[in-house]
Amino acid sequence: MTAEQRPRRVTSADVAREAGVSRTTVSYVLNGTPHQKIPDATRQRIMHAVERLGYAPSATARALQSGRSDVVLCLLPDWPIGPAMGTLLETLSTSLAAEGLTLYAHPRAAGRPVSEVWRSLGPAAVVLWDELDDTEVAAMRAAGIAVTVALLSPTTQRQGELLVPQQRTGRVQAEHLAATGRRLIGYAYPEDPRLKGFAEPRLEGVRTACAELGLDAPVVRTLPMDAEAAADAVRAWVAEGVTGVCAYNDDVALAVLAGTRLAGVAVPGDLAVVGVDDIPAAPFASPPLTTVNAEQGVIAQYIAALVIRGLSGKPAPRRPGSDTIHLIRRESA
Amino acid sequence: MTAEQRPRRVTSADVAREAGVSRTTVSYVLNGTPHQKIPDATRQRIMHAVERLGYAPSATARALQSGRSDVVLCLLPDWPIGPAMGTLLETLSTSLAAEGLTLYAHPRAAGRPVSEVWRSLGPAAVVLWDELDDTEVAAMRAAGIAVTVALLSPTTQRQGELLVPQQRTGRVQAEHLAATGRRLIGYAYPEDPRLKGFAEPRLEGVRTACAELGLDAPVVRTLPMDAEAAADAVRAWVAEGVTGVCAYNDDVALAVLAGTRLAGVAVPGDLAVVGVDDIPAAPFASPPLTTVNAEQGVIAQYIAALVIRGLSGKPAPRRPGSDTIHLIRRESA
DNA sequence: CCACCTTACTGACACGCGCAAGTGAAACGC
DNA sequence: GCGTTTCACTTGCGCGTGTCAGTAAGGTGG
Repeated sequence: MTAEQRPRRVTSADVAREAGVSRTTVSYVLNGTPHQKIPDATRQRIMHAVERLGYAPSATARALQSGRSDVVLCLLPDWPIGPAMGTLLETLSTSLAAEGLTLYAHPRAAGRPVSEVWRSLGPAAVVLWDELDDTEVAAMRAAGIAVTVALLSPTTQRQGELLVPQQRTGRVQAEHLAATGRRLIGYAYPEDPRLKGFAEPRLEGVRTACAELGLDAPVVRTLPMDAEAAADAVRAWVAEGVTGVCAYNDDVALAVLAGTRLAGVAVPGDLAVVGVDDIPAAPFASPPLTTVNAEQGVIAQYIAALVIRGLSGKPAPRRPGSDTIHLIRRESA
Repeated sequence: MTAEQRPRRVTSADVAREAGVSRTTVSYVLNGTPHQKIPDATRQRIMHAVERLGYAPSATARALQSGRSDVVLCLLPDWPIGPAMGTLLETLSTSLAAEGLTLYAHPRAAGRPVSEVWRSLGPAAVVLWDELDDTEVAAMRAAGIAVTVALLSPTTQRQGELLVPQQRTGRVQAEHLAATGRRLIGYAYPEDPRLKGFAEPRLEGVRTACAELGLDAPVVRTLPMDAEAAADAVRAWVAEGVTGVCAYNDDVALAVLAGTRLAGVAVPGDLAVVGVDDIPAAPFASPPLTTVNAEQGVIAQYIAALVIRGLSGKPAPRRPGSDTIHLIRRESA
């Protein structure tokens, strides 16, 4: 409490003093600098000192000196993150780690400007889900951030931006329903307004698929996360002649399923239901939920490639093929 | 491609030159250093220069100079992260942000030592879920990390470690089943070996609750994520006289529910089922799933308090009360 | 004996920033 | 007219690291 308020950091200078050499020599030994003849005797003396003092180099100073920071920041969206996002982050982290990059995710704090966040970290690249405005991008560039990968930007396709194939998921849902003979399909839109950015392109995919297949436009209905309300929606759909429903995701699909049970509607006989994500609960629904799944691994690796190429100044790789989206056929459709 | 390979960072020196003042004056203006009289004329000259050049201070240099980094690192566990973890991170991020701290989560990359991760960031504090060994803690201290909050460490209660009330969730599950007249209860253990650290204390809570209530020890059964296998487990439980099952979490509980459907066992009549987490799918199960929910918000705020107190050198606040765990009663138990 | 090379190091700078201490000029008190 | 205070700044140091450019000691060739 009195003597040592802060335990003072162990620096490479401490190691040098302990080993009786200069700081430079310590640096050479620890970094294995080539073309530098250091005899094993001193080498071991230094390693011992490192061990004894418990020295760990300062990431901060390293980053400052080298100018680059091997840190990739992922700004998480503010909508609830599920298992799909989890595995995506995991794969992304691993892919980047293979290249010596470290991924950090920031769960957005309520009422805090994004600029403050990336400023306090000084990353080499930023991955995010929302669209961001030009001034923000310019500010990042000025702060030394080389690459920004923005997913899900409906408007312009800027440098290094990627549209995660949301439309495709909608398309696959609709095509499956059409293939099983459904002529009029409904869309179960999520209640949470924060999900709009994701829901809109998926719905768009369903719309265009319907148009191409010569079907009527989908009947969109916002679905409250409540079984009774879902039952009302189901009844309304059936009354309108809807025979198949694409849900925004599996959670919404499960709500629809609960609604069919209350409304006494047979699935898939009277109404087929398709979800998105293949959450762990999907196979255990009654009936087991047919769903569309994007291979998070492939997407993550593509994002990683985008970041790595961007950092080395090379052009972006081409987008992954359409085989990243799979239909998982169970019994609900 | 030829002239400016790297766009060279805009520094405060550039701003100073542009505004015709010294770098220090720029620093004073930007940081609003007190007891420093700067006339509005120069102040605005500087702000204009900042604007024009698009200057953003380097987080790295700031951290190096100030010695502290206002960054809190959360090392995510390697088991699949669900919505519960998501909301916890979100609340934690917000709570820390109120104190000027920024939270970053690192999804663990396969086959990468943890030490490399916190080293590349140099955080002020680390929050993690596993237990960590003494040498690792010592290494962190040497690297200047002030606080480490480890959750879920079954053995020793080290400085600033916290046991998220896992046992309590198990206890609440068991007590509810006992209160509804179940005399012999089963425990549905998760298949994924990575979940052991979480599952064991929950099971322990069930065990002690059974013992205290004068019931037989719970019948533990590992539940594969497969409906047929789950049905086998359900049949076996029923044959043994088990009338209530505590599941590790809602996903497992939903598997049990699917098993009961296949096995023709009535829920909750023949077998009651209680989950943990209250995932979005829980209310839509058939029957709607009774589950136990930890208030992630309260836990997150406690962790945040722990970190903040730790950084300011004050002692840890006392643990949150037992009211963070709630039973959400639906129809499955 | 000196030129020359290798070995094993070290000195000093730069990275971008915050801040303690100083400095010249103007204003003020008596 | 001179000492003192206030104003509006600036000079300079240090944070911990990587690395270029030396440099003294020792060996080799002629």
